[in-house]
Amino acid sequence: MTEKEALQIHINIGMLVGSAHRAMTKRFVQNTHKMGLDISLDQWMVLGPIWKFEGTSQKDIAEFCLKDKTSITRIINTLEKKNLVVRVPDQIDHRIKRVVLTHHGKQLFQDVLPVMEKTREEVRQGISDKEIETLKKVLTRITYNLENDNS
Amino acid sequence: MTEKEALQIHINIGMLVGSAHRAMTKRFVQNTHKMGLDISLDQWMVLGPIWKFEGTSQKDIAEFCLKDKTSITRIINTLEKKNLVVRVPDQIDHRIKRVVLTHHGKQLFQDVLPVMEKTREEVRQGISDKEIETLKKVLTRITYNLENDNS
DNA sequence: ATTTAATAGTTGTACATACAACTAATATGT
DNA sequence: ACATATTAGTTGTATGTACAACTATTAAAT
Repeated sequence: MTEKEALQIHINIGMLVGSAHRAMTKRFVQNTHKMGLDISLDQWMVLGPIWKFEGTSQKDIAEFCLKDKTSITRIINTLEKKNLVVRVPDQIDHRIKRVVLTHHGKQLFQDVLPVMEKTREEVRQGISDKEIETLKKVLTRITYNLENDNS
Repeated sequence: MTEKEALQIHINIGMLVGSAHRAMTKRFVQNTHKMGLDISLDQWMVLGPIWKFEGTSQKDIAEFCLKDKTSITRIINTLEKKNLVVRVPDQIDHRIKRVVLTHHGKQLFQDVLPVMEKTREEVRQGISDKEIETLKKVLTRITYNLENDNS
């Protein structure tokens, strides 16, 4: 069976979403490696809100990324090991840890931006803006359908 | 488009695909558990071609599922531990292992089918057939764009 | 004010994925 | 025929995810 035939048999949405997800993740990492950078798509996704909202809590990062809090804990462990971020305990609420970018983290963020742009273009080849809009709308709806208990 | 807008869009597609994938995986497992069944979405995806093409090789399963061969090795390890499948070395080509369902595996497959259908309905709530078609088309295209070397 | 709830984050376990390196078996080139 | 390449599958390592159980801290209830 050729790869293309396998693709066509993929009428199942779960499989299609999974395959697209794996493919995007893989390509992003490949592209960063080509540029001599070392960061995964998930690490990049977590870096986003840390960049955008200086000193966010891990809880807010989890909500922004739509990821589990345990995933966030482990990704931030990795980012800390790489000296890209640091955890700063909140002075008022001692449960909260505020995550901030290091200088190295800020530098990497800037370096990855063009790689992200390149990957985005590769992903979108042959797909219209209208189709992308529908894709985003439908994926949002699917997540919404399942996040809450709408059984 | 500014760099910031581009960033948003890319993060959004990556995040949305990832979130939808996680949500679907999660709900499928929850639904199987509710029925007293024990199988993950990935295990189910691998079971598909084993059911459909009696005695497929692991390589063909990998192509059908668009998964890495190492993933297939490990998922089949799990399925074998659960006594759902067995590996049978090919009599002619000793490199190939043919994977076949056990009686227990066939039984589970039948039991999971309605759970699959229920999950599919939950996923598709409030989404039109036309939107589903676009979703499938776009996801297939994204995977196609990235599986091959269209850089 | 003291008990009880909820919240933020971590850890253990099981599973899934990618990559690289590896074994064993078959195919190919000359 | 023999050396080399290719193929099928496995293993080691690192990362990411879900769930449950856990600690520590703050909020709420009465």
